[in-house]
Order: sequence, then structure tokens, then C-alpha cells
Amino acid sequence: MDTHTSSSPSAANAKARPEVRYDPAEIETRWQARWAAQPELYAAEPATSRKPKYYVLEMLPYPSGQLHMGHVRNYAIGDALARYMWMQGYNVLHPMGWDAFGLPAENAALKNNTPPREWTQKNIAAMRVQMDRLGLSYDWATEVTTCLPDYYRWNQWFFLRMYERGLAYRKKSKVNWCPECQTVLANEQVINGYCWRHEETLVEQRELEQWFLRTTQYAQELLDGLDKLDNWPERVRTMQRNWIGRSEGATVGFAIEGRSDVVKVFTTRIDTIFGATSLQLAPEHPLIRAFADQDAELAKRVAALTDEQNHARESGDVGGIEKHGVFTGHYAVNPFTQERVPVWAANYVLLDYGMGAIMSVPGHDERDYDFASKYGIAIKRVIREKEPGEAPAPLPFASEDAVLVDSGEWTGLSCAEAQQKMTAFAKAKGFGEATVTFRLKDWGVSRQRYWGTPIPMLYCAKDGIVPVPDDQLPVLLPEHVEITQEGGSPLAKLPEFVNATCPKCGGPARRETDTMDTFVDSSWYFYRYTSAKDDTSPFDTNAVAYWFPIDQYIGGVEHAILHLIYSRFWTKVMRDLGLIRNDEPVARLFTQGMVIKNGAKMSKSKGNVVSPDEMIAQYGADAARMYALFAAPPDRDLDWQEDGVAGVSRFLARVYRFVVRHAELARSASRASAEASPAATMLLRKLHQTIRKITQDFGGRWHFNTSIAAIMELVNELTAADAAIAEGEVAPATVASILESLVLMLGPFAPHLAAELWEQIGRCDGVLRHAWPKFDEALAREDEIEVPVQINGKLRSLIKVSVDASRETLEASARADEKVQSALAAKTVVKVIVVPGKLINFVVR
RNA sequence: GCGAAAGUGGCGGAAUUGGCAGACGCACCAGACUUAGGAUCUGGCGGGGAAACCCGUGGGGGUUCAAGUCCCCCCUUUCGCACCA
Repeated sequence: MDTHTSSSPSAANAKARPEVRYDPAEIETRWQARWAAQPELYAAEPATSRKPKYYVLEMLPYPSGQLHMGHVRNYAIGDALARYMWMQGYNVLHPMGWDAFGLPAENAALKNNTPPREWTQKNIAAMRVQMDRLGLSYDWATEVTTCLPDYYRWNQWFFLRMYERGLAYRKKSKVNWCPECQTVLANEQVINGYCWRHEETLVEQRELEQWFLRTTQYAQELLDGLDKLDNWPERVRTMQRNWIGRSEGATVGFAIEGRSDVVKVFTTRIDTIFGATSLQLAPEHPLIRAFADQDAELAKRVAALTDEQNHARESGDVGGIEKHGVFTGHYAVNPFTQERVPVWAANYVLLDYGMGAIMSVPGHDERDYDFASKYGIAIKRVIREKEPGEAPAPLPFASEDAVLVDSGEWTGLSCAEAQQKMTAFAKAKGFGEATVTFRLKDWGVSRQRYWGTPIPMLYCAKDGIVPVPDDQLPVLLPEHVEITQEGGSPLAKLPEFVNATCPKCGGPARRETDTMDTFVDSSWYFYRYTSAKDDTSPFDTNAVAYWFPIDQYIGGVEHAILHLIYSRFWTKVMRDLGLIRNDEPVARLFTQGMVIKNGAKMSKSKGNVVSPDEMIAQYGADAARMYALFAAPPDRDLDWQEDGVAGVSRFLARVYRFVVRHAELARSASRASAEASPAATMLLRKLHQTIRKITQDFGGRWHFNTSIAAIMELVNELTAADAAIAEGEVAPATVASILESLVLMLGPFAPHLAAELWEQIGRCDGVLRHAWPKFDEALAREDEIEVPVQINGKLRSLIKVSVDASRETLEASARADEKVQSALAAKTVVKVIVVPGKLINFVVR
């Protein structure tokens, strides 16, 4: 590469002088090759390091074979942070891996006749190349690939530990079935009745034997823990709180007339029980079934209700359907009043929440009111406002800031008090108790698919369900399997897989053929990074103790519930197994915005997908990454505009030319303290303001768009001073130090260019391990500023004053200003507001 | 329906604490150089007006010397939740 001559070009002839062109492709491939040759560059020091640790993590991708812009944005943020923290002297763990199990591999196998493993590994290789082309600072020695036995064996190991503790269990239940995936989905994976992967596919209900993980056992702790996660976005915490859905109330048993059964209902408003005028049961409630068994007409009408519920669920409008119900002809007895209340089946009562049955209090619940009005069921008032007006509040009246009326011995109590006392009464009499319910359900992890972790269980005719012993792990996923689109796991058709030996009796046993939900893989992968090669345990406990919790996790908000709640659950289980000490996996969570184009999320169907490869080929990785950070603050949606990338690329070219132009000067500069000239003072001031700004952005708001804008401002000022620098008006040592700081600040955003320029200015120690520049407040300080002068709040003039000018000086200078004087002429000054360093405002009449 | 976030030039966005609205970039306009280029450099660029000035941060009101920023009402968009008893 030809460097320019050492004769200092003046600004006048700069235009004519041939300059070195910024060639990002050449620079980037050269540096990527150098980095590839020194893998230790991005390796973390061991857990015994004395340095403070920093674990920065981006969500691992599914190896689809193609990085998209959302990934680029995610990794640009994480990479900038990792590099910055290295430069701040931290021991940084910055790993990457592959969420490599899952359905697309099977679909691809069907389409291209390629085995899922081969397809997946090919994609991983391709995406690895893309990541390297972006110059990302991952420690590939800790790479985790979840579809490899050395990883998924630990899924199996954890599953066995959970089974031993009763946290993994099998039950038959109604499950969500996606006809497209041909498998069961967890509740979390059903979005408004549709499959989370197939937005067009309605989820059906099926009855199946399934493996569950007892997430409900940790419901309370998962909820409480959210309060402590104050470095998580409030939005995410709210979503998780809603999802967990804790509700405090009471269960009350209503005896059924003419039967020995008691129907239990869950209510948060036991204080309104004197107003209960019917019981409403879910259509599939066992008691309704029992009634229907003896009444064909009822059975028919109840079935219609069930259908309505299913349709509503499938169409995603559960709240919108009209309330329907059927009177069963049976009565129950209100244990508080001994009144007979009719028992109904209603389509608005859900089987899987609470007890699947409610007491209907139409006077004080809007839904019950609608229902009772429609069917002519009695509506009673049993509470009223504390300070009643002339007329009591119209029904339905659901406030809890109220007192009881017509409620026997509880009349006159406040709702809160009544809830407590009536619950205690029910408990004492043995027909009820305080109850907390959660919306969160146990996690159904069975999937009737091939490409996942085999569930390590056996079924023996003699011994029943038998876990695979640890020493037989991993249960390997067979390699050559015919994938079909029919239901059921393809593994079930492989006798060599299914047929096993019972470890207890030595007799024949059948192997479980379901595989695990892939969310199992991502629930603990970040622990594995700390000791990815460990083949005797899932991870090294000491390494985890050092690195955890994750200091910064970065990813899309779409994982706010699923992945992040499962991960929290898994962490708590591992803690209770004695493997780790932290209660939470992630100390700080950052959710980045989406990448959109022309106002819509990038997608194939919309035809607005921008390929990272093309961007890199055309503008370079540095420009693509920097644009991803420059175009919007990272938490907001980003509108991808190719012209903007071109602009960033032009900026980098300008930096490149500027630094190269003065590289020789910087290389030969002596380190002796430089003489301050006006030009130097000005440039140093801008430099230190820029360092301060960027340092504060990293430590605070992460508005890298303004960090980059600040670097641009600095470069604008430097290039404007090009002639002054060339003519020696700035001491060489000062030029050298400015160039160094500039290049260092580019490090997190444009690592290839920074590395290249660092060498060009004669440094051979590498940017990454060099200390981040420090700002000097004294140098950053302006000594003269322009202060606006307002008259009645309108800008009339600007005056130049020293930064620390006193109020008196400010006012005097303002009054001395020509424009101000003419504006003040013939006016009476009523008041003068002087805010030192900010403004002066004359209030006049 | 409930909850949250957002709404600023032609566009992406800036204004961190109530203090010059529009930093930085894109697009555009004018000019320079010219080996004519999707390169580089210089200047301009919210609207109106010749100018002085006036208007301007979704709309309306308010507080204040001063409001994009605080308060009240409304509109729009996005996201989350939605018969949860």
C-alpha cells in the first residue's frame, strides 16, 4: 500500500493531491485474517483472574443459515460494549453459540432431503463466516452448539435431577397442538390461539400424555424476584408479572343438593358472597360432565358451549364472545347464607384457571351482571360506597373501597376487613380457605418431533416409568431417520431406538420417543459458556460463581416471556440442586428495537429484506455496524436506509484519509509536552468533550447514535483545522495524542478501521487492550460561551461572555449589547432573569 | 376495554436537569475542482416574508420570566394484556 509522502500538504493543494483510498474490503479481510490467527485475543482470563469481570451476552441465534439485520444490530451493540469494557480493563467474557435444535431443520430435511444435522452444521458454518466478516469479538473456544451430544446430554442430566425431585412429571392433559408443527406447544408458545411459529395456524386442543416441568413450584419466587431486577426494562417485568398472574383470594365449597359432591370455587371477592345468586362452571368441569352423563339434552347444550370456547380460543378473541350458559337443573347451597343457588355451565368460565368454577355475583361483577341480566338471574346489592350519595352507585358496582350491606353478621364491615374475616370463618367451619392462584402453568416440554433432545426415560411393563441411569447418558439422537409430516415422533418408528433394556429388572423396556422443547436448550446455555469443554459436569461451579450473574444480556423483546422466564426458572432449580449460588441469571437486560424498512418489519413476504452480506460487500462491515448504531438509539426501532450506510461509509473514509494524512507526523512526534497554541487548545477541548460524551454514553443511556455523532463533530473540527495542523500550528505531540484518542474511540464501533489506523500512527500494541482515553475536565472546559439574551422570552441577541461570568457581568454585557439596547428602548424593564451560563431574560412592559 | 411507550424539518434522529428547537447524518440546491464521478471540497437547507420580524415540536387548554420538556383534556400509531373470577 502506498502511503503519502512526508512533505506536509497544505489545505490549498490537498484537493489536487492523490490520496490513499479507503478500501474497507481490503482492510477488513486483512484484519480478520490477523485476528483469526490469534484466537486468544478475545479469550477471557480464567475465573481466578484478579481483574473485575464483565459478562456480556447476546442472545444466541437459531442457525437458519442467514444472518439478518436484527442480528447485526444485536451483535453491533454487544460487540461495542464488549470492546469498550476490555478497554476499561475488565476481564470480559463475550461468547457465542447456536440454538441448533428445532423444527426448521426437519422441514429443510423434507424439502431438500438433507439430514437435519448436516443442514444445521452447514448453516452454522455459513453464519460463522458472516459473523467473522462483521469482525465480532467472540471467544470461539467457548462456542456452544445445542444439538451436539456434549451439550444436550446435560439437558438429559438436568431432566433426571428434576425427575428425582418431582419437578419433572408425566400427566395426561389437554394440550395445545399445532397441526403445522405436528407437535404440542407450551402455553407460552400459543399467541392468541395461533402458533408462535406459524402466525396463520390455529392451535387445536388435544388430550395427550406429556412430560411437564413444575414451573408453578417457583411461581411465587419468579414473581418476587422481578422486584429485584431493577436493571431490567419495566416493560419486560410487567409482561412477566402478567404472565405469572398471581391472584389472592379464597376457595369456597358449595355443597350440591342431592349429591355428596362439593363444588369448589375460587373468588377474590368472598366479601360479596351474600350476593352470589348462581354458580357458573366451566363446560368441561367434572361435575358438569357428571350431570351431562345423565342428561343427553344437557350434554348436547354443554358441548355447544365447549365448541364456542374452543372457537373463541382459536380465533384469538376469548374476551369477545357473547356469554352463553345452560342451567343444569341442579342447585348448590351457599355456605354463608344457606340459600339455594342454581348451578349453570357457562362459556365464560375457564376450566384451567382457579377451580374452573365461580360463584356468580352479578351485583358486583360486570361479567356476572351481563350474564345474569341475560338469563334473568337475581341481582343483589351486598356492598355500597363508604360515603353514599343520594342514590347508591349503580350496579354492577365492583369497587373494593366499600362496605357490606345485607350480609348478615358481616354487614357494615369494609370489604378488606370482610375478606379477611369471612375467609377465616370459612376456614373455621371447614368449607373454605385462603388461596393464591397463578395463571402460570407447569411447562409442558414434550415434543413429538425428531430434532431435539431425547427425553431420558424408559417404560417397563414391570417397573413402569424408569429413568435412564446417568452412566447411560447421553441418550443419543439417531442420525439416520426418515422425517415425515405425519403426526407423532419419527423416533417411534425406529425399533433400534425404541427397544431398550430396563435398568431395574433387565427386561425389555420402551424408550420415550418424545423430545424436549428447544426452550430447554436456551434456558441454561449461558452457564455452559463458562466451561464449554467440561465433560464431567454441565459446568464448573467455580467458573459460574465468578462469572454470574450475566452483567449485560442483549436481545429482542420478543423473548421477554418465554426464554427469559424459563431461564429464570432453570436458574432457581439449579440453585436448589446446589450447583450455583446466584438466584437470577441476568443482572441487566437490554431489549433492542426491531430493524424495519419502509415502515414495516423486514420479512421475505414483504420483500423488504436487506442482506447483511450485501451491505458488507458494498460498504464494509465497519460501516454497516456503525450505521446500525448511528441510525437510532438502540432501544428504538431502526429504519434501515441504505443511503445512511453510504453516509457512514463516507465518514469512515474521511477519518481514514485524515489520519493517514497526518500519520507520519504522529509517528515521528516526540512525547515531550507540547506547547499550547490557540488551534491546539481548541482541538483538545473538542477532543476531551468528545471523550467525556462517549464515556458517559457507555456508562449511561447507551445512545450510541449521539456518541457517533460526537465523533463526527470532532472529525469535522479536525478536518477544518487540516491546514493549521499541516502548517505546524498544532504541536506534533498534540496531533499524535488527538489521533490516538480518536482511533481508540472508533475501536468499539469500527474495529477494523481502528486497528488499521492504530498501526498507521505507529502503535503496535493493539486497540483492544489499550486503555480507553481519559477525559480532562479542565481541557474540556469552554472559557468563552455564547449566551442568549431574551426579551419577554423571545431571543433577541447572543452575547459572548466568559463561562464563569457573574450575574452582574452577564446583565451588564447584555444591556451593553446593541440589539438589546434598541429592543429595550422606550420599554420599562420589570424584571431580569439571569441564569449564569444559560441565559438572560428581560421582562419588559 | 385495560396498561405501557411514542408522535419534532422532505427522511433517520438531537435537545441527559424547564433555559438559543432541529446537533449529527441522509436527501436536496448552488458553487469549486475536474482524468465527468455513485469521488472530493466549499456554502445553503423548518415554514412565511424584500426586510424588520412573525409562525413552528400531533390537537386544545393551563402553570411559568421561559414549555418539545411540567399539569389537565383529546387524537393518532406501535406494543403488551384481555372473560384470570
